Amino acid sequence: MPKPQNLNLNSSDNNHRLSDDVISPLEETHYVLEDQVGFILRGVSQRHLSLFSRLIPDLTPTQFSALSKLCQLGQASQNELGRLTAMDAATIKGVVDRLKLRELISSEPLSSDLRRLILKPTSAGRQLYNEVVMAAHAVTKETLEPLSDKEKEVFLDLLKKLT
Amino acid sequence: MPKPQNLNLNSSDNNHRLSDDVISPLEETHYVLEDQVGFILRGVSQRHLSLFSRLIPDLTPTQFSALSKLCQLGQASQNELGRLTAMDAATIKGVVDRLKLRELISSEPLSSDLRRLILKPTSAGRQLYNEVVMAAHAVTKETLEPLSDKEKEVFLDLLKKLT
DNA sequence: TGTTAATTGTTAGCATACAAACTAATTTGC
DNA sequence: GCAAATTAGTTTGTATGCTAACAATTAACA
Repeated sequence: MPKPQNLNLNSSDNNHRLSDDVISPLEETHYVLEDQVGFILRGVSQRHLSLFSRLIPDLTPTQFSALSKLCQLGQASQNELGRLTAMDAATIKGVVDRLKLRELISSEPLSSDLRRLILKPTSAGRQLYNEVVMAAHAVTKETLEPLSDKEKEVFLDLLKKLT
Repeated sequence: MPKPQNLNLNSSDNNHRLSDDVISPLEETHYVLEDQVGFILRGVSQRHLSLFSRLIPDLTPTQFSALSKLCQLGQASQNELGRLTAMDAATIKGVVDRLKLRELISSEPLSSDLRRLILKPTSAGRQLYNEVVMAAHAVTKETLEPLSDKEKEVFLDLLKKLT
């Protein structure tokens, strides 16, 4: 009979690293998916996305990011908007295309630099932004709902350090 | 001057909102993108993905999740594997298809339940898993690198609460 | 037994996300 | 003044992730 499996993948009592913890080189490779930050991060992102699409069915998170930035700035070039919303050029292009298709933003070339597209929200875009901005706050609130106020504060501080 | 960070979540000093927080109804709609948990979460996910693909160019995070689970379990049905790796049926199908294409896993119908596909890692799949599992640990480590040990612990605890 | 319900897997469509290759315009460096 | 480098934007390809609709199979139960 093989030794009782003492690997204890879900061990939470790791408060004692004693000699009985001596592990073979092979065991060194133990990988508990559920404990990896990337895996948990993906789960939290899924939950956030689910909340967002329930409370704001008309816009995706990135669409709302772009629209809100544009409404606050008044205007921006496409590339600039991508930088401000942490999207690369290819991604912001797709987002802008879909917002333009729905006539929530408009674009025109900048005469002084013909490479640039100057984007502005349309009145419909500004109206939609004003209509959903409270719901956007609610998304943030509901996402953080499992935490106490103090925990929320600490969590956001730590999360920002990981960007 | 900002308060020094206090990681003690049980602290009774729940620094209350002061009178300078009183805001007008119009200001109520203030939306600071950079302070929204969803936006920061996306940034952290981007950084994690970047680290992952640098340290493990051969597999995506979801592919590695599926492969690792399968290597640890020995076998699983496709739907079951999806549940264990937090992917819905459509998503796990795409991941499994790509792993099968590269012959890292194999599938065969289960005779006792013709709806199910039994998935197993191939020897190449197991070998690749063993080769990259240490790098996977390094991804987690590097992702959390900006935090102190204590902060890592607190952060993961809070993150798990948000799943 | 026979109808219904649940599960499994597939397909299609939309939206991110990134890399790479590309065009075009602008700025620089000599 | 002109070539080179940089910047802006587009396009393509791959991968992820969701929803929704669907077929096939199995399980539940009246």
